[in-house]
Order: sequence, then C-alpha cells, then structure tokens
Amino acid sequence: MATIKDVAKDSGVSLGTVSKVINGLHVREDSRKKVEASIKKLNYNVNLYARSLKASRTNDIAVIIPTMENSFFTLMVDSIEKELTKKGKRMLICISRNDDSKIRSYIEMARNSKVDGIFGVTYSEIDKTLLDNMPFVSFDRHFGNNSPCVSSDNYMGGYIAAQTLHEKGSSNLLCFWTGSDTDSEPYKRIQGFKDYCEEKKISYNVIEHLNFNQTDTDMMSASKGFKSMVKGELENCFAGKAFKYDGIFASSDHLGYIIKEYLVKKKIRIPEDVQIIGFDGVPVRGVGKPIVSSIHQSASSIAREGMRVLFELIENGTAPNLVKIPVKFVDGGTTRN
Amino acid sequence: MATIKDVAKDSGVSLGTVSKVINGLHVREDSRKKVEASIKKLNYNVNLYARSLKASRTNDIAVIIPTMENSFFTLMVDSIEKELTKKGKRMLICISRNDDSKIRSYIEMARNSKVDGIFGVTYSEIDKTLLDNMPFVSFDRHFGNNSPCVSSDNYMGGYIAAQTLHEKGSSNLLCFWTGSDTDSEPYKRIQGFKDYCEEKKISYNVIEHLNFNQTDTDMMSASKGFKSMVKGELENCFAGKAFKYDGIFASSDHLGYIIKEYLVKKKIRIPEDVQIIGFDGVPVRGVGKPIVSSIHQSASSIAREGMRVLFELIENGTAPNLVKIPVKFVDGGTTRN
DNA sequence: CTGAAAGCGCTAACAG
DNA sequence: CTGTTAGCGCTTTCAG
Repeated sequence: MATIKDVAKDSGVSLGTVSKVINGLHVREDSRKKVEASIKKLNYNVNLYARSLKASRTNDIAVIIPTMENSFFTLMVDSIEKELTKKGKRMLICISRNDDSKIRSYIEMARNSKVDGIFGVTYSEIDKTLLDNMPFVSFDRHFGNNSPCVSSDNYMGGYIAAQTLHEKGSSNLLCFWTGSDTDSEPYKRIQGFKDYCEEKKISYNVIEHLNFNQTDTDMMSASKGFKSMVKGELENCFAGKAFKYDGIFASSDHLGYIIKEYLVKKKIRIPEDVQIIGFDGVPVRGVGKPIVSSIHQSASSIAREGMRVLFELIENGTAPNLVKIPVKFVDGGTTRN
Repeated sequence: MATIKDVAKDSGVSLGTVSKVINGLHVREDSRKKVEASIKKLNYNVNLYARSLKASRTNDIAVIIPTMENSFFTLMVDSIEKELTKKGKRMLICISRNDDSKIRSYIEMARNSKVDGIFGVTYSEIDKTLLDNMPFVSFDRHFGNNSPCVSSDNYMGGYIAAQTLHEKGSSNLLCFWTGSDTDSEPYKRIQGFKDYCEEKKISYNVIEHLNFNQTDTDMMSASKGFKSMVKGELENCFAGKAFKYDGIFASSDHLGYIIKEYLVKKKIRIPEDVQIIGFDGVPVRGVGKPIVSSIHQSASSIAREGMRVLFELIENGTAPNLVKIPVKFVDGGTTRN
C-alpha cells in the first residue's frame, strides 16, 4: 500500500505538497499534475485512520437503531446511507436490540473512535454526560443537552387519522395506544386524535396501554402477552354481538393488523363494519401497500432532515431543537374508498 | 478525552505498561490494579484510530449489500451485526444500489481504511486485483482469488420445490426463472427442479428470462417491464380458458406474488387450481408468513457461516471455497395442506 | 517485568 | 507556493 511518502518521492515534491493536493488546497499547477500522476500510478489512497488520528475528525457517522426487523428503520437506514454517501462519509451501524448497556457502550466507543456524530433511534434513557460534546440527533425522543430531535408531525397524524375515519363514514371512534413513554413525540398523536373528535363533536374513546414498548410489536410477530392484552381489551368493546366502535386508530400498523385479525375472527367485516388506521404506513415488499391503512411517516424525509440537522450540529455546534416532518394518509385496505 | 499518557501519568507507571494492561498482556498484579483504577477514574478508552494506524488491523468489517428494501438482506445484516458484536468488531455498511462504480470505490476505500475484511452481496463483477490481499467472502457468487462463497443449497431448493408441489398434488409443473447470471449458485435451483421432475417422470417446463436482474424485483414494486414480461409469458400458458400448469416454482417470492396476482385476476384459484412456490421465504413483518409459499433460505445461518468463514480467512489467510446452507419449505398460503 | 523510544501515515503550522 | 517538522495516540521492539 502506497503512502503519502511514496507519492512525494515518486513525484519529486515534498510531503506537505502532496497533502495539499490531496486536500484540495492550492498548489502550483504543474506540481499538482505531477502529484496526481503519481497518485494514480502508485494507486495511492489516503489512510483514513492516520488522517482521523491527526485531524480528529473521521467522516464516520454512527447510526443506532433498535432493530432491523422493522422495515421503517431499514428504510431510514437506507436513506441515511444515501445522504452520507453524498457527503463522502461512512456509516457505522449499531443495532441496540433494546439493550441499554449496548447503547451505552456503543456511544462510549463512538466517542473514543471519534465518530463525527450519532443519529440515534432509541427508547432507552441515555446518560446526558455521555452525550456531552458528541453531536447527537435523535428520532422521536428528546435528550436535552441541545441534542436536536427529528420527528414526524405526530399531532397531525392523530388528527388526520380521526378525520379520515370520520370522512370515510365512521362516527364512533377508538384510539388504541400502546407505548411506554408518555413524554415522547409520538404520544402527541393521541392529542391530535382527541382534538379532531372534540372539534367535530364525534364520540370517541381512548385505550392506553403504557406497559408495552416497541419490543412487543417490532418483531416478526407480537409477543404472547401483547396479543392477549389486545384480545382482552377488544372483548370489552362488545355490547352483545355488536362491536361498539366503527373506526379505530391504532398506534402502529402492527397493532392495527392484530386488531383486524381479531375482529375478522369475530365475523366483523373490515372495512365495511369497522375501519382501521395504523401508523407508519410502510409498504410490504413486493405488495406495495402497508398491511393496514395507515398514517405514513416518511423514513426518507426523516433521514434527510436528520442528517441535515446533524451536519449543522457538527459544523456549528448548534441546531434547531425539534424538526417536524409532515405525514399523510395511505390506503391499506382497512378503510373504505 | 484522556489518552494513554494521562493514564500512565496518573497511575505512575510507564506508557508501555499501560498499553500492556489494555491489551491483556502480563504485568505485575499491583501495576495492573493501579492502571485499571486510573482508567476508570479518567474514563479512559482507547482511540481506535490510533490503534488501527499502528497495528494495521481495525476490527472493522465492511458489509456490502445491494439494497435495504429487501427484508432478506436486512435480516442478514441484522445477524451479521450480532456476530460482529460478539467478537467486539464494528460493522460498516455499504449499500451498493447495483452501482458498480460505487462498489469499486467502496472496496478501494475499505482497503485503504484497512477494514479487516469484507462480506459482500453483489451481482456486479469485481476487479480481481481489488480483492488482492483483502479478505472477501461473498454470498451466492464466486469471485475467484480464493474468495470463499457462502450460499444456500440452491440445488436442493429447486428439488424440494418440485417435490413439494408434486406431493401436494400438482403434476404439471412450471419453473419460472428470472435472473441475469447463469454461472451463479442460485442458477442451480433450476437443475434441482429439473432433476426431481425427471426422476419422478413429471411433466414440466422451464421459462427462463435472463434479461432481468435483481433490480427489477428487489424494490417495493416490480418495474413495469418486468410485470409486462410476466404477463406476456403467462398468457402463452393458456390453452383456451385453461391454464396449462397446476404448479409453479418461481425464482423469487416477489415473482411468485406477481404470478399469483395475475392468475387470480384470470379467475384461477390459488392454491386450489394452481400451487405456487417462491424462493426466500422471508416472513412479512407483523404477519409472520411470507407473501407466497416458499423455499426458505436462512439469512441468519448465512450470516453466521459467512462471518465464521471470513474470520477464518482473516486469521489463516485461507478458508473453504464454498459453504452451503440448508433450505426448507415454508407455507405462505399458495400451496395446499 | 518495566520504561524508553521509534514510528504507523497523516495534517498543519511555520519558515523560507 | 513549497519544504520541513512536530506531533495525533498508540503498539512494539529493545534494553535494563
């Protein structure tokens, strides 16, 4: 492997000059030509580790996601990679699997390896001191320490869900919420949902289950406890043979799907009798539609904005505290036309 | 950020001793104690870049995949990350998006950044010289240069597909193949399919379309050209109102799904009239089953074996040339019980 | 077993 | 505009 020294020797200029050429600084035209020729000839490339060591910047960005079994996150990773490539940066991935200690140790490692910044999707608490001096942008959660948060417009999501159910003919709405933290951005969906119902004087109800976190719904199939919880709640929504609601807003597509499966088993027709709207709206691969009608949050927009904010933070040391991304309704067969 | 020097100063031993402690080499018990105390006190961690620069090994592994929009690959990445974490290694991801030049430049970068090895899923040709001295393990493709290949047992996959269709009552089989390279491991599926049919004297036919590559089926929805090609082929399989086959083995789940959609539109019942088996068998998230019945290849086994082979290659400079992973049939509703 | 010292490949300051 | 030089933080000889 050729080094900068070899290039210098080969092209007959000094080490510093070569460095300048590599880094696009000004040198005399013919020096540049010679250096470039040698670079090509020796098939030279910078050693990123040496550069990083010296310059204490690495062009590496770490991305932390909870799982790869959720298409929403993988779509996000995909878009992040696109943005990073554009900027000539590398992407390191950490899959936290909801393991707090793994996140902790990963961030520590990231600090020491001097990645330039971290984009994190995490539902764990993070020790603020860990984040000191480490540019950190998060999705959906606030971590103080001037760490910006990028998030969908969750409030509008809830609002649009209620509105869509209503406009498509439902008048007795249920919001079924599962999720652990009530201080997060996603929790605002409930308020949006409520506000629309109040505005339009629509009858509604909210079921909140705060004991279930992402883990229960992110994986291939719901945990047993999750499923039986859903079943239990829905059983209570029957008045005799009749289901009390004709429109349901679920906190995730997956939950929406479980609800649908349960109701279908109970001979309730979807969407004729009951309409269901979930959240995320990730198309099933090869099918092109989500598993239920949904409020779609754009993984690519989130990634793009997330990176924009992260770069801003890295360069200026400061960035907007919250960036909201618009959402929209998408059909998935569980709502009427 | 504390450095090794700070630790040496704080603990009153020399730099070299600290280094030994960090790297688990033998030092006197009380020296080790002192050093460890200082490390904790100063919250010291090794600077990976400095280490890599000096030691010319990085503990970074690069993974190249074509896309993140295919669950099979993301599952694989997920498992790879698991294996890497176990070994204390980091994972760099490159999404090639079927762009040859991107792969090329990525491998070059990987060489210069001295990643310890590369695991690559790629359908492009790769310049052999690029791979010189770079431990490289690939999935499904051979790249010579003693680069090992990890692959599902594709031959058996085709064999099992034919067998399953047959045993579940089909006797007039079609193998519908799309894919560009005929010298790859996956191409062996066709032979397996044929061999079963020959053995059992079952009537069969094979449609091969070599002009379509991964890109046409990997994305959220098939390309227009792909869909119309499928439609055209299937139209030729009708004898009047009747479809000529009662069992189809498709080269991917996605293709199987497109075939299914088309036949359903033609009022053919699936699986009553025609059974369909695809390949990959990745469960749809939240649903738990693949979009069609399928020959399942295990992303996690592939990842595990891939990493095992890669580490072997890194450590010994040599490893087995081909590693085959077993496959199995999974139900996805397009075959009878 | 420990400490001193060389140097990995590079950047950035400085003097020329 | 160019060459020289001092390290970045670490590992690894090599004496002691």
